[in-house]
Amino acid sequence: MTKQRALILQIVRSAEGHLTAEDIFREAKKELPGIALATVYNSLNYLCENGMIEKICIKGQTDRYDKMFVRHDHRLCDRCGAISDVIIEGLHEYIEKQGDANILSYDLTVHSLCPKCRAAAKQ
Amino acid sequence: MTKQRALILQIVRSAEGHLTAEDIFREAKKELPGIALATVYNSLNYLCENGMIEKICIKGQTDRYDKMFVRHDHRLCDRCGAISDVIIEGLHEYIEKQGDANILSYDLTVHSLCPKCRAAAKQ
DNA sequence: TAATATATTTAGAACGATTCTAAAGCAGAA
DNA sequence: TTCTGCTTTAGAATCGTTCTAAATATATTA
Repeated sequence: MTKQRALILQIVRSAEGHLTAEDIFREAKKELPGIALATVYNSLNYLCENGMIEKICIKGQTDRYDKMFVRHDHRLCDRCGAISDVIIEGLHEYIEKQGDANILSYDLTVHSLCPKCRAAAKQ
Repeated sequence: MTKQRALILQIVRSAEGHLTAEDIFREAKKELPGIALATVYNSLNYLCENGMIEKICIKGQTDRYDKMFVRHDHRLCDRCGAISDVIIEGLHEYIEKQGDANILSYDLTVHSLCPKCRAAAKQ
């Protein structure tokens, strides 16, 4: 765990939302001005492989990174693009029962409207 | 619906598996040797927007395209990378009930081992 | 401590997938 | 026909990400 990796982990963990590699790079340079973008990618891959953070991949969007405290999925607002976390209880078992008994894991993105956009759409 | 678009739709519809743009380009050139890769991408986008085919996006992989007969999700073999279709009855309602009452749609990729790899893993 | 081996970082080039651009072509409407 | 507006083509450009090679840092052994 080098100081670059520690910094990047801390940035992801303390972030409000879900950051892109570029966001993290920009943030990291404030602390370590000489850090290279490649190091950000290397570190993010390292942290993912070691289960310390999670990569979020959404159709047509740049990948983002998320702290990994509890297993959860993501909700994408189809209107404004906001990404939020969503927990769906018992989904693993449900998929196992209804779709594939041998499931190892799953990636889910739920599309909906965030409260703000839902309100706006009602006007 | 130009002859290029019709050809590309037919290629996607008659394909065994799930093709990448490059696969489709290669196939299309057999019929229309002068077709451009950009046309393949344009046509695929057009066909997607009009609900005639579907784009499959899986973490870290090139996008693929799928005929759209019934609503279904995809299963990725974590060992050999094979992609197959999976139907999970009542999933929309399940997510609505357990996770988000305002769901519009969802993208799901189930990770598992295909029968071949499951057999091989048992050895 | 010095010498060696291993891993990480840096900087920038390279890459792959996809989109953009500008020119040319085509189809339908006036 | 001529005009208008899509579509196609070819190739350049773009974006996000990975690779490369050299430099640096860290750990290991003598």
